[in-house]
Amino acid sequence: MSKGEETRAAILADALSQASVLGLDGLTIGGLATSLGMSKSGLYAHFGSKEDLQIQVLEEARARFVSEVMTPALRAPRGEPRVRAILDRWITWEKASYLPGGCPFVAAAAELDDQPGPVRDHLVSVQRDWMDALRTAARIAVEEGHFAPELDTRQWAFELWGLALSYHWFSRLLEQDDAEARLRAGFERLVGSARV
Amino acid sequence: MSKGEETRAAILADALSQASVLGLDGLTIGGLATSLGMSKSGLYAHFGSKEDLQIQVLEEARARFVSEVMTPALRAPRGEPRVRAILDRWITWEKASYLPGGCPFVAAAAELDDQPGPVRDHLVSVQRDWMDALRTAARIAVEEGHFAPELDTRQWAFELWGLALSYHWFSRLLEQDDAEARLRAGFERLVGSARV
DNA sequence: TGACGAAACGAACGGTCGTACTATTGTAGT
DNA sequence: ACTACAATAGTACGACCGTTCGTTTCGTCA
Repeated sequence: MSKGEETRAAILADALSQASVLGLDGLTIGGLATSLGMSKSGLYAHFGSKEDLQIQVLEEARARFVSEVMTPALRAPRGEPRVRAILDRWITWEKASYLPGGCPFVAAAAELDDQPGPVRDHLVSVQRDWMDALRTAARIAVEEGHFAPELDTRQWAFELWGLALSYHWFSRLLEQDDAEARLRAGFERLVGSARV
Repeated sequence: MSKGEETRAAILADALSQASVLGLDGLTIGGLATSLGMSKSGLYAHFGSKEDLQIQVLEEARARFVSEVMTPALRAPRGEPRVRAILDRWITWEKASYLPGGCPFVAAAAELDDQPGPVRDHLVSVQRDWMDALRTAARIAVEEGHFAPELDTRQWAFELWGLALSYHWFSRLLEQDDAEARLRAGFERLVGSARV
């Protein structure tokens, strides 16, 4: 890895952490430069614009999400075990030390949902893939006979994601310690009703 | 209502609309002044600081939420009918014309969840009340015999709010038209499992 | 050793932010 | 009609924003 690539990776790592707390819009070139101990222009040279930086941060988040959540979960057996692995991995992801503000997609989504542009477009595409992945996991569980054949897998993904969002909300905003237990309890209810 | 109060109300109305799209942090004194056709300083004189303006906007949102969602729902019969009324009213609220970006609390929550200060404190207090209200509605349904006595009302509120958040996400970010139907389907499943 | 390209720097740009002042207008109450 | 005060306008400020530019440092290879 060349010097430039190293610096670039360091910038993106720091930017991702900051974005999970401040949001993509809360990122500033100057703030990042200070936090990394380099000049604004030196940092800026790695990105053509701030918008480009924001997209790169989303891309960095997506890459990490794949390697930390999706790929490991795919090693679990098809069906319900894999569904459980996804949930476990997602909770680990949300609590990762390099994401002090929790899942950056949750923060970015609320920020960008009504603000059109390339950054939003990129986020939407990432999130569509994520919803598809959840749905596919449920469909495989149907194929394996773990979930009922008549299960509405779209609805199932909608509700699972709702539990995850509620977890984020309760733990981050209301600071309730039982949020994870609530998420897991809801998950069990969701899995239970998918089985019959 | 004096002239000043009128102007103040007009400012807050506009600020609330903007905040539902841009977030509380996206509000700018200059932007509001332009949108209202008045000077920055004339507008600014109504508020001691931007932080004060943000809190006033939250207060305006809370007042409207009470009068548009809570109070009307309280007129419905105790128990399950009232629970249904809350959901219906909340959906109306989320789609209100003066909230072009949807529920401002959802936007503000993601924005402020990791940024301490008086604005966040105010939001947290409002949201705690809201969760209490949801929980109380469920508890009354238990008292009325509509929901099972052993129902965990905190868990119930956690899951209902998750459905609402997922609705916001699917409709605003992914722009899926069936989001409301998904929310209502999830609600029916939630009510159904609360009954037994 | 010398040349070259990548990487980072420092300074400066125009613009917008929140905020602080003073001046002017408008409106009630007498 | 005059006064007193609330409401708004005007202007200026310092700070920080994203961005541009010319220059300097430094590792790599001829």
